[in-house]
Amino acid sequence: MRIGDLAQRTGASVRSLRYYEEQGMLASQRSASGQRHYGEDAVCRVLLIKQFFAVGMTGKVIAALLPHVKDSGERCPPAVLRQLTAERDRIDAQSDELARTRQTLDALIRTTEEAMRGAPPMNTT
Amino acid sequence: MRIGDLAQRTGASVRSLRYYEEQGMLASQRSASGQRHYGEDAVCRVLLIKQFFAVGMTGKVIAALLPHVKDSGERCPPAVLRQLTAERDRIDAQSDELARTRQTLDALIRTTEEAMRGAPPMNTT
DNA sequence: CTGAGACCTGACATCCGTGTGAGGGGCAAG
DNA sequence: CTTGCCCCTCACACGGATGTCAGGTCTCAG
Repeated sequence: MRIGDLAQRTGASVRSLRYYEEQGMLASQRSASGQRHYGEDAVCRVLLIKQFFAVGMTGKVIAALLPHVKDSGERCPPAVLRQLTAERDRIDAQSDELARTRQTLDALIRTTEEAMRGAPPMNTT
Repeated sequence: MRIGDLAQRTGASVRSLRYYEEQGMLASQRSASGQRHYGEDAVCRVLLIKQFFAVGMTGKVIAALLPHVKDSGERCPPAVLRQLTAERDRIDAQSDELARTRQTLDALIRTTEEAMRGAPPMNTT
């Protein structure tokens, strides 16, 4: 599979895929002429990378963790384990924050909607 | 209260406070000489701003929402209401993502810890 | 073989929140 | 008045992920 296909199948841009490789998160087989080729597993890998990015992990962190994700069951150096738990804790904190903020927004939305039931249309679109 | 005090009480940097003002998220009374002065309420406001930032909202969005947060119960233009709900949905999605990722990490951590119980010390610190 | 389209590298551009430094003014205590 | 500290504005820098452009090469269908 070439980079364009991988991009299409993962929803990542070609640029991003190259960036992932540059940062050591994603490997590729290079053809004689230097073109990147990927196996099926690359799809999952990229999706995982995207997932990690989506929860606010940084490229460096992901690059550090990913090798140990793939061959799971293998030994994980203590430093990596620490980072792993650090990220998990960060995620927990983030979850709490999200929950709190969700409540704030929700209250606000409810108030507004109630107010709107009283005097519906308004020209301030 | 002057900007330094506010910074200290909220944990935001002076720089950030000025930035918040510049982006229309935070107002200040200016003394004749141009120095910023804040009331007690500014503390809550800044904390709220920080909270919003912490869940990934962008400055523009926050600036758009905040005015309606303060005088809650007031009319909220439909556009703002839409943004409000959009943000809430985004937060919900983000929460799911976090939960999924948390599981991934957790599984990884558990596997590693179990592996470590088998053959403890390792020199790859 | 040829041409279209996908790919390569390298570099510069963007956005966003923040840091930082320069150069200057305000204000209160001694 | 002076000293020391806080404040002001302006402006440039950064980091991270991505976009985009330029100039060149590869691949495959026709």
